[in-house]
Amino acid sequence: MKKGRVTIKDIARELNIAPSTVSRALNDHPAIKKETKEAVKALAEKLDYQPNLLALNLLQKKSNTIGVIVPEITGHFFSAIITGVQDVIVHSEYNIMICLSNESYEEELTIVKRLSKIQIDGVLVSPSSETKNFDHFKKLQKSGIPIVVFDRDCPGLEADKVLVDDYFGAFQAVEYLIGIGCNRIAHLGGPLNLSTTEHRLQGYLDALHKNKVAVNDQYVVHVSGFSHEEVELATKELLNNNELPDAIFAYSDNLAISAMHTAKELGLQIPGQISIVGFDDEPHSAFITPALSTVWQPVYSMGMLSARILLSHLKNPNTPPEYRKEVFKPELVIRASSKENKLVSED
Amino acid sequence: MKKGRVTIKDIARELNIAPSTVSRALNDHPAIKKETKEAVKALAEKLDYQPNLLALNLLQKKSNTIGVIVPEITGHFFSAIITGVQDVIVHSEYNIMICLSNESYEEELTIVKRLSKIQIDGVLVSPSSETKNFDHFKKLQKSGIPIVVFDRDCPGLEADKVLVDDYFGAFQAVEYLIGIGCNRIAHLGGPLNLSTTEHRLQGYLDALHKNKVAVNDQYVVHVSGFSHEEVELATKELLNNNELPDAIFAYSDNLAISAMHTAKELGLQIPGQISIVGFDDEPHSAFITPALSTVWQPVYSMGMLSARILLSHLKNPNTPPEYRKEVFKPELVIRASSKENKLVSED
DNA sequence: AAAGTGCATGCAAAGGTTTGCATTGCCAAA
DNA sequence: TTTGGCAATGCAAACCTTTGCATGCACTTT
Repeated sequence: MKKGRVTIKDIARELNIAPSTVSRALNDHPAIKKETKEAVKALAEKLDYQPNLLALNLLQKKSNTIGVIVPEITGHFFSAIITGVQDVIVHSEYNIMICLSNESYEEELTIVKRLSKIQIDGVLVSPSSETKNFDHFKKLQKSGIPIVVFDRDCPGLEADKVLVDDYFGAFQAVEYLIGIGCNRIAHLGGPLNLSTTEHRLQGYLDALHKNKVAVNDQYVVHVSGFSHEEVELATKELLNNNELPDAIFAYSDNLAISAMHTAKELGLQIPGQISIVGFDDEPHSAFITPALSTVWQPVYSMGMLSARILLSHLKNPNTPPEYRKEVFKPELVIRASSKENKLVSED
Repeated sequence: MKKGRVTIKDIARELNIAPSTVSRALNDHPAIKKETKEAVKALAEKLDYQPNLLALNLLQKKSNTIGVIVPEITGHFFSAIITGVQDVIVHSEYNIMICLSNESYEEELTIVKRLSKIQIDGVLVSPSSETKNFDHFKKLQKSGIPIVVFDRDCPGLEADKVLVDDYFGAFQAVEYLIGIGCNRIAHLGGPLNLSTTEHRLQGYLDALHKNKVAVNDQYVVHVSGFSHEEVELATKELLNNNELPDAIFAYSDNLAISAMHTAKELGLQIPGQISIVGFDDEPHSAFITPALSTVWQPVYSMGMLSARILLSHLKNPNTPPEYRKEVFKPELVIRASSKENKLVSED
């Protein structure tokens, strides 16, 4: 018995053969005699030999690990994406390292440095809401690490992208609100540098334009973070307009729910006086009262696809930089927080 | 310019000194002359030298990574714990690898094998609801890997534990229900092998005993998984009793919300006809209607403490096996889903 | 001048595995 | 018998860093 764990050398010594032969036998190298292979494998089994991946990593200059950078995981959205990623990666030889930026650019930088140090093999990323500059990701790419961006786009970064057609989702939602008779539709927008914020805003604006509903600047407010206080403040700003909006299209379900709460506190009837539509379709959105109308996104599938794309790059490291861009279609889900009751009070 | 990334040898060659000197200079070894250190550091900076952690891992026989095994992350509970863990670990030199068992014993085994292969340095674990046998964790410990168990206990496993006083929480909740006049209190219990299930059940039973409320076996049902269908079925079983319960104490908020939904579908008034109390205080529980009474747990702190305990073991690897057991006190949060309206209908 | 002291640095091994090339032994063809 | 070829295995380098011990040098002390 030796001290530490069993190595390939231990097996070699025991069998009076060279370590290289053991290695080849274990890996079913064709130049090794059948009996040798069997003997080696039997002894390896008996000694409970575990290959030392650390040594392999050094040799191959790769960590067999992929990093996933997300802003947070306490909401359903990113945790569901991660679950999708995990369910794909778990069937590969890769390990997965989840990193939280906490919506902070600084922390995102630190994470990227760390991942680069441990020689990460690939990265899945959804940038923080503070991130405007993507040079840290470009630097990763330059050192040969493939990157797949999901949900929140990084404009100017050439990489694989798995996105949602936020514009389409927002357009649908707002056109639906117009269709049920709303004409003072406010938008509670997300943090301004996010691509998702921008696209949802644009969808909102275009839906208004197309349907000849006047755009009122006072009906558009953006939060810069996701804390309850901030959202409450922004909502009050919307609701303190001299002309009360008759609908709020919110950037996300969480914003919508916060807004709903605030509206209730101000004594407003939902959807009687004001309709509310969110975005994300978080599971609990169906359970609040009134149940929240929202825009559903195929989160789990997005996670799986992102992971698959990254894996395919890792299998073929020499492929030219031909990036995929996959855009999922979201779907409007109508529930009780919005209601066709304005047509009457219209005229 | 060389091909790959800059190594310590490149710096040594450039400066006509030995690699070992470079290493020592970079690590501020006292035996190195000041000027040498400065020269080395300057060049390292200029060449953007990144130490190769893979080589270090091999040398030290450790991966500088700790594993976190959780059953799922789509709920708030585990994702908040993980956030706490992460916020502590991020300030250490360790990386963190999050693994999802999906409440499956099989997958948990696979994860443990994987972690062992990559020479993980320490593990934080909350076992799956299927896990009855903890030998896989014991095996890890035998190979010198410290384990900290959190939330869900592993009875028979000697390790550090960061738990919640589930018994106390359940006792408080049920005694409160009795206090507001309920005397047909049902329990919608969790999966049977979980320590949390057991302790919450015991708290429920003892609260009834202490207050001389009759225990009715038909009022206790356990789910074996957390799918909505299963919970619905279990709830219906409870509500189909010839004597309708006047309260349900549920194992978790998610179960409570599912049950609430089912009860509503059956036309029951909450809390008019039946009070409901959950466990966990998920953030959305405050937003559903009626807002859910529940038992709050200091999740984020639990995550942080678990991580700190593990780190302290990693700093002092030679400490004797003296395990800590930290038990957090949960707190009853009373909201609208339970109401003091039974005293009238009592007599 | 010889011996002693201490500082600054170099040498080489170690960690476990893979892999290109070399080597050995054996049999068949010339 | 020599040569060629093949099958099976061994050798040694490589991946990069750290670290115990040795070395070299200059200066002080006797």
